[in-house]
Amino acid sequence: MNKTKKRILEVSLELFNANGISNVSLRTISDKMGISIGNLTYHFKKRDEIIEAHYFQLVEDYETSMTKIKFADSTLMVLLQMSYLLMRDIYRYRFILVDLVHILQEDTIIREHYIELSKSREQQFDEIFKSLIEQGEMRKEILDNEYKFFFLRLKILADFWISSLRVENRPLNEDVISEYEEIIIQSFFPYLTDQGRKNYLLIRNKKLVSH
Amino acid sequence: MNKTKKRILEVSLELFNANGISNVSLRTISDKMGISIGNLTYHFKKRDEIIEAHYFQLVEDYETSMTKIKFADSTLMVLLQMSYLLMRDIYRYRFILVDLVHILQEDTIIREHYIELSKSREQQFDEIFKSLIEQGEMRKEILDNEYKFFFLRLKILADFWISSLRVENRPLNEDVISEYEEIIIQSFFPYLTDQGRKNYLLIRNKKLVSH
DNA sequence: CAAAAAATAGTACATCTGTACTATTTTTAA
DNA sequence: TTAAAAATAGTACAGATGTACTATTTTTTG
Repeated sequence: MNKTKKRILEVSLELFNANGISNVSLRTISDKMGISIGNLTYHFKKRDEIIEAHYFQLVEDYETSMTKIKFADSTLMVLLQMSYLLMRDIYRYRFILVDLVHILQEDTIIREHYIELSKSREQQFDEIFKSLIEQGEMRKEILDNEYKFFFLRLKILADFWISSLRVENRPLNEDVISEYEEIIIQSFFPYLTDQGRKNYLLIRNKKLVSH
Repeated sequence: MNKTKKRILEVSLELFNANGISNVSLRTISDKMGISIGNLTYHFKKRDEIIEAHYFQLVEDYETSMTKIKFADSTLMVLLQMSYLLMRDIYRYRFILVDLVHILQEDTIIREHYIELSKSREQQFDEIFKSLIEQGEMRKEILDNEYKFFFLRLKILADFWISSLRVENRPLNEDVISEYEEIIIQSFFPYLTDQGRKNYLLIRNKKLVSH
């Protein structure tokens, strides 16, 4: 990719994250870069293309993250690693999540990809839950749709924890992300068996040491 | 309140909910009403005033709803009633929740009120949790901050379930709200004691009959 | 009824935005 | 070295938006 094009993505990401998508015009970006608006639109014919580029970069980053997961006997361990990595990737492109509703409403390309992504993630979690139950780390369902609904709650949390931070007027830094990681991860705890809870505490304590 | 002013609120609420706050200009509203833009701005000097009016109407509606709660022996029963009523009120002003981040960012009056509201709601839940534990409906905390974090998750769910529906491209109707009510309410279940679970099932089944 | 107040209409303005278009400069390739 | 391609700058345009302002009409009040 062209050097200027790369720089446009760098600068626009910074501005979008800092000020929100609707407060950053093409001129905001070109001014900050010290280039002309004509040059900017030469590299990105449409404003949406910039946002799409960021979205697909996030998707790619997350896929790369997934390859770095250390597979362990404990499915719970895998799950917690996934959550950790996803939250970090999301944080880097946080403007997307803050404006998710608008972006999906206005950009067909992103919308269609996101819908497919959601479907496959639901299937993925379905298998993880099965595996957790088989391994005796998670208890069986008691209520109707209990784990289907649990997944939907997890999805809301994953999609909107960033927006919630904005709403709470809290600063966005590494400490806060760690706190929210803990907040979301604790969702799993009450569904775990005694063995699962033992593993959970083991993993969480290990993590406390490793970073 | 003036008749025209009332009508402005009615029509703008309908348009905001249907098309999203950013897709509804003052002219969209006045055109739909068949009045002039000058007349519109006579009643609301600033666009923000319209949004503020809706916000405080939601707050008022919810307070009215709260007075209708039937207090019972079971704190859980009270809690589930509160959730039900809150979700219905929110639904009526759903555009506020869909654009919560932007609204709070741009409107100081709403932001300050929302912050206070959040604080008092946290205290309220703190007491409810205590009461639930005392009454033997909810188990004691096992993890650090377990119920503080549980509350924060509930808050994210309450603030963004509407946005999530938009993101999932699902229609907004009574059935979907009932489904999401179930999804959110199920959060409580794994924290309940045997007695609490018994009450939970009792209450949920009763509700199935009563509406 | 007449004066005052409230409500309504219409217009104008300044600003912002994405993007299309042209001209010029710089880089690449043959 | 020279023609072609890529990159950059600058300008212009059309549309939308909130809001300020004035003039007119309607309603209220004394």
